[in-house]
Amino acid sequence: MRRDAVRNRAAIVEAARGALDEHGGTVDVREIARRAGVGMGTLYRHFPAKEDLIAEVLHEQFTIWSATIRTAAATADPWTALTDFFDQALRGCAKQHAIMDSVAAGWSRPSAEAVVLGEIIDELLARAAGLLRPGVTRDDLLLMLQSLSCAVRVTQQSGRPRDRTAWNRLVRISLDGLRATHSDPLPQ
Amino acid sequence: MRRDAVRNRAAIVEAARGALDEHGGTVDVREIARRAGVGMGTLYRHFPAKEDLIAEVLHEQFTIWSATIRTAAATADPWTALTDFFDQALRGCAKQHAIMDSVAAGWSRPSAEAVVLGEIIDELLARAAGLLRPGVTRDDLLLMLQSLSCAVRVTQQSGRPRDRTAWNRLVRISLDGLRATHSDPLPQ
Amino acid sequence: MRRDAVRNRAAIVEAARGALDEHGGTVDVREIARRAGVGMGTLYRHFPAKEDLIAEVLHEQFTIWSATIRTAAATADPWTALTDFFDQALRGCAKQHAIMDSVAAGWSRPSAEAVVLGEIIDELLARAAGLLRPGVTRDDLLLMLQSLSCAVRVTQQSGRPRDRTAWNRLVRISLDGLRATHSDPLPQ
Amino acid sequence: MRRDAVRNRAAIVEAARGALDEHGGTVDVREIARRAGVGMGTLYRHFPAKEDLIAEVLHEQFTIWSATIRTAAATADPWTALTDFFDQALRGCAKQHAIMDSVAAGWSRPSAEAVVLGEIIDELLARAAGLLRPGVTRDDLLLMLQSLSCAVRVTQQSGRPRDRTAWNRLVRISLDGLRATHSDPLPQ
DNA sequence: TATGAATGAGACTTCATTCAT
DNA sequence: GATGAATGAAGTCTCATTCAT
Repeated sequence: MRRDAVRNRAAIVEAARGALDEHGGTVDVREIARRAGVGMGTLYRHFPAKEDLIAEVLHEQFTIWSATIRTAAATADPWTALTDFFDQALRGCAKQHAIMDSVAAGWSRPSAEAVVLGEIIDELLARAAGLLRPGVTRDDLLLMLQSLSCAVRVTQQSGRPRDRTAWNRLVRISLDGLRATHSDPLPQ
Repeated sequence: MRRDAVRNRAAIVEAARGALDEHGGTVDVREIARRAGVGMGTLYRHFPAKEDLIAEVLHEQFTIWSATIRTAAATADPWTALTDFFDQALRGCAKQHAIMDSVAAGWSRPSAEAVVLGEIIDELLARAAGLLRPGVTRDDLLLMLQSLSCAVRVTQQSGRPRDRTAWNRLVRISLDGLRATHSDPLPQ
Repeated sequence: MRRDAVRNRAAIVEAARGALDEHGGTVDVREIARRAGVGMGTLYRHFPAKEDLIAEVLHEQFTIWSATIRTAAATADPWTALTDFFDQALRGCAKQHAIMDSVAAGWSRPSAEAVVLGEIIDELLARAAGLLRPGVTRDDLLLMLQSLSCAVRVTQQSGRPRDRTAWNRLVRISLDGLRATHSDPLPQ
Repeated sequence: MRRDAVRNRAAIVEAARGALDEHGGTVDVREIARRAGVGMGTLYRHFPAKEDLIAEVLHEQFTIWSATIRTAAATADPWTALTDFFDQALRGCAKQHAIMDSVAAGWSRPSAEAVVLGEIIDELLARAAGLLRPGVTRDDLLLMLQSLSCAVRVTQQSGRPRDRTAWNRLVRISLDGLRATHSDPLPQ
């Protein structure tokens, strides 16, 4: 691939990232092309459909994000690893709202993203085994993450975009609900 | 108001309810008119803009929903009242995904819906005071509800629409996180 | 015809008169029905099409108008009769812009209105014969009237609606151009 | 700008010119697109709103027209300049009825078009000063032009579109009314 | 008979995608 | 390979006219 083609592709993805975050999935592809400084033809050469471009943006974001949270999940203390994991994961969502959608989309038919997340979560579960209430599964944490990402999104809606307190409180509550203190069995 | 007008108005709202739930807010108004068995003019006579129709559907759903959860929140035992409240509220969301959006939309600037919910939650908080960890606020429960409604939505995505186990487990975990057992203060 | 039907018909015509003058020919028939205080069905019972209603309004206005100008044209002094005729005719146009349109519409295929006007003008021409330049015809005066009515309309456009000076000057100029002073033959 | 874009833009304007003249301002934009042989998107790429297209057509017509009448107004003999000016100006109106509307629209709040016309008229007035009755102003001639353009329009209505005699006679009469022969002061 | 709700063709405009330059 | 002009289906909404109540 020629060097300018590479540069164009990167510019398109970056433009799409910003545009998607500002306007959401209904953004006009022309807005993306304009931001990227390329013509429509160039955009469509790289991504045959708008959907493909969106998928690429998500994939890229997910890659960066998953690296971050994998690091956070590697903290020595198992419980801290769990809290750091949620904290970093949700900070990422705060910046790129679309990330979690790809995971959500893969709930019924597991996506590659969900698989990656699942692996990280499995690791966390294994390490924190003794600290958690019995019966907590990978899907529980995956769903909790999705759920909390919505809370992040809600609290970020224009008005007080920097307020992390609200969702931090909810994260604390939710994680406390996972502690071994709670010996009641979860619904099967 | 004439009897056929009443019937048509109801048919339009019902059609809109179904169409909005299936296709989301981008549904074509003609699809709604077709489902309702009326012409475009009839639809626009009752609702001068698409937005008004959507608002009406939400309002109607919210009214039914809030009555249900208010009843659930009136259960004798305070903790059961809390769990019933979440259970009924989320079952409603499971049927009508758009309900919670109106509450979410009112996070920064409180909507009428958010106010109604807030009152119910305040009542629950007052009654369950001794059973809850210190510092739990109305906003904590409101946000938790929003958050969990996303979990419901995710688990309902085409594939296994009837599976309530997944989100029921998450509700249990989250509510357990609210128990007085947890004496750590929440972030301010 | 029943008495209330007569009253309704009159109310419709009056409402249409006002509405047409305010909004022009593109006015919504519902606006007319609302002003008249009747339902659409009643309006359409009396006038099978919007066009018929407009025609009726014009006819009624024309009848009043033609009576006024016929009186003005009967002034003793022939030249004064001519000026009074134009003055009254154009004042009428100032109040009901649509009147002249019906005459204009009948230029190619003479309308009943044009015939009435023609008779008045013929009378004026006969009486003022010696005062006018040779060769002035009925059509000349008819067209002059139409032409000047446009001037009235233009000067009335929102801004300075009461200013009659501008078109009065033009009337004076135009009529002076008809005087016998000008012996040059007109183009045939 | 690409050559085909230029060609399309021109085709659209030309199509609009014809369509506006035939059907008036209520013409369907699709009719214009069809005539121009382009899609709706192309039309809207060049003119973001129907109104913009209409404005462009008027502007273009006015530009051609004003050049023509400016030339006519430059004839050596002052009185001939005046008659040529009216003759050319009204021939233009005969071809494009919408031209004069833009001037009319600017009567209360002077439009760019009215300013251009005013300058030409001022020049004519200055040169013909001695030949005109006292007190004739720019607005008198501007209004006369508007007025006569209506006469042109009326005589052109389907039936005998080529007959210039009728309005030529009226022009002659009106201009004769401007001659210095008439010493009566005009209404102030 | 009067009412006004219902009709539906058609108006303006947008935007994902294709293709001539 | 890049450009951005062109496409046209589809979207929301209006309004002259009809018809059930």
